[in-house]
Amino acid sequence: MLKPDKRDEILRAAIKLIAEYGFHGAPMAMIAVRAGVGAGTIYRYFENKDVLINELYRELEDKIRKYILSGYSTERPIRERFVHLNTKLFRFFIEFPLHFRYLEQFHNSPYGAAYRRDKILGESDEKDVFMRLFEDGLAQQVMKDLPILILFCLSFGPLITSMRDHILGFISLDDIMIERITEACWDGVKR
Amino acid sequence: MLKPDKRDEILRAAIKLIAEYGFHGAPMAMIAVRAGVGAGTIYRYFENKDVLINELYRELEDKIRKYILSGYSTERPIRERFVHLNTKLFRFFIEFPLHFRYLEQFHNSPYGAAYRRDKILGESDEKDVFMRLFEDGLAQQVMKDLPILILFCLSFGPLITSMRDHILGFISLDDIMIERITEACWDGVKR
Amino acid sequence: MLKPDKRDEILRAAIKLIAEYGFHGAPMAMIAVRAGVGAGTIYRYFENKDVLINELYRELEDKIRKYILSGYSTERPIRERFVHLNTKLFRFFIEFPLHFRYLEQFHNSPYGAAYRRDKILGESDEKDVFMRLFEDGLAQQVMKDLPILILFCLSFGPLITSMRDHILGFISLDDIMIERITEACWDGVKR
Amino acid sequence: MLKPDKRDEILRAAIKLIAEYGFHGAPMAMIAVRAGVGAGTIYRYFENKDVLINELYRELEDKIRKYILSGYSTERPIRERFVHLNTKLFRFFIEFPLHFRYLEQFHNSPYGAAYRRDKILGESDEKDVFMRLFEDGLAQQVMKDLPILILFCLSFGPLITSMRDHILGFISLDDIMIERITEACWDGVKR
DNA sequence: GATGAATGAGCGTTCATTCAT
DNA sequence: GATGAATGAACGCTCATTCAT
Repeated sequence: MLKPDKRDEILRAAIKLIAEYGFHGAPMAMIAVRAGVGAGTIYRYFENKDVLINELYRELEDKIRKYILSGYSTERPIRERFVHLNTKLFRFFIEFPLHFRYLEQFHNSPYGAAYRRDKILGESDEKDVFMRLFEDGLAQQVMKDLPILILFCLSFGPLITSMRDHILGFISLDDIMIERITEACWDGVKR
Repeated sequence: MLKPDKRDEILRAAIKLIAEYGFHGAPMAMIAVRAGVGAGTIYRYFENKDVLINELYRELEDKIRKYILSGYSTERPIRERFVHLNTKLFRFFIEFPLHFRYLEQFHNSPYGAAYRRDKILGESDEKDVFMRLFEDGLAQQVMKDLPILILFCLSFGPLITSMRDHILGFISLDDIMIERITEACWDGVKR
Repeated sequence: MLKPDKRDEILRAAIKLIAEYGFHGAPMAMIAVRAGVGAGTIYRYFENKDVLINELYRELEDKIRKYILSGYSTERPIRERFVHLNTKLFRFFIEFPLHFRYLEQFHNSPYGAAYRRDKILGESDEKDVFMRLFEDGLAQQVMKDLPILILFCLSFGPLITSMRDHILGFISLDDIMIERITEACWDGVKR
Repeated sequence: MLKPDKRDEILRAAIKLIAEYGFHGAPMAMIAVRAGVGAGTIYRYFENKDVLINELYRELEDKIRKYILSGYSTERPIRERFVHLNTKLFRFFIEFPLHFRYLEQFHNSPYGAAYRRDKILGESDEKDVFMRLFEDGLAQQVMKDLPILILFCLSFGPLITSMRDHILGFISLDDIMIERITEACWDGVKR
């Protein structure tokens, strides 16, 4: 039976190397060495490099979802939900900066474009937490009357850019700073 | 003697191909073909692919600076300057979507990190327009009392994320929408 | 204890896959799956792939020998024996086209050359049916005075080439056609 | 400009290595070494290994056609034409045993099956010399009334099998032997 | 100065074989 | 005895770079 341990080691090695050196700067052989497995072993767990990259993304997404959803309730006021999600996202990425880098790599690549296209245009079973938040915000007339995608950009665009600078070491995001950025973003979306 | 025309052709070919296919999806040979020059010729103008990529970035930055600075005056009120820069940036990227894609590729790569590090930490002769704007905004107590880098993120983070969606075709940014996004960002940074 | 059933399953799987996809188009893992055994199990019955390939050939040869020898008697006239062998061979290959394909693959490979060398030049205990037929044909002056190997080629060369075309579906060999080809070959070898 | 010399060297190396070791026993790297070129160079002349293999086959076919057609006239009697083609083929293969081995490898592989299918079923511009010979033979009632493909097998099947044995060193085909085999084949096809 | 044929290191991937279970 | 996960050498192929013309 395929060992989850090994699969995890491969995933961990891949995320680290890809986050650091980019997709084509992280050869399969290097990932294998770092994971402590043979080169061929990776292919027992992932059909090919593309599949590895995509599956890795999906695992990360799941991990994030679980993280930010803990303690989250759609019953709370919009503003509180907004702050919750924003704060949790910041915390997650600060705790796992490699994940952030990986996600950024992914989004800025053909992989990411295709994925995002599927997600936005495709038939999705469950409604996204974020979409839901903005829909509620609009319905309750708490947020500016803008397309949901735009509200999303206003809410999380600064998070993405400031995380970049944090990871590069140009700024340091502590709890206070996170709170203030989140507040500023709220000022941007609130009516 | 090296011909500027040829250099330009190479740069134009590179930007188009890299924006579309990514750094490693755009081989030198392909760039050469598209530029209408021999493969070896590129190396007379650029020491290697890395140099080409970096110089291309610098050219783009210059082009953007010139574009957004036209009609710009540091004598005008902060808010007006803010709107001017934001609007111009949107217009530039909508007019030259390839440039935006290239920039994004660049920022999310070892190239970008190294470059940004040099720029922020290094000794820069001229003060950046944006830095200047935020310094003035702080001095005049018009903007929130936040680090300049954070103000930058709040001001342009949403621009970047919404441009991504615009280029992928998920939203359509017209003048009205640009104005509304810019207003929202202003709400975010203004005191 | 090693089970003959399992050995047979492996052999059956190997012949089918190799006949269809060639030696290097039939990985051991694929053979194992088709045989319903573990990949490592094959190596308990056959030292390695080469051995498997060679033993498979020998099994096939045995099977053919048994098939064509049923009802065969060296007491009958040359011509009748010739027709018997030729016809039986045709029938065998038409019934088991995979066997024919396998044999052809084998003969046209380093395996085949080595094997044939051993057989012709080596010390063989039992005299080959075919050799015996041609020796008798020569002794009785019924066949052309040619080297035995040449008589063999004249007798069975057309069989091989026409079987190829039959299997590929270019011609259809029925009993009448088999008889006529056999007659023609006889015309070729008879004095 | 691509040098025909180099292309020829690659072809020569490929034919030798493939004839000796088979398609998968002759890696591109080995072909490159033997041809005295870099590994990547092969790909400037041939899109990939498959193309190299197919093109090599076509070159060989051309070479054979030219060789056997020299001095050939469709005006001569059937028998003479038959003897001419048969003899020339023998001579060609004896002179170029590697070519024979290569052809056999090719015919016994997916390449060969596909090719033969195209040739027989496809729309061919020029009528094949052999087809033409057998059609004339049938029309003049000189040959047995059999399908053309069968006449072909009767005429050249023995050639193929005896060439195999000649190359392996089991028999030695001199002019006399060639003549006698050809005569025997004629006995097989003639009415 | 310009070329593009030539190069070979390095990539993603396969598969015969091994060995711990 | 049987298994199949693990291995890594070896494959086909790409592409940044060089250099003879």
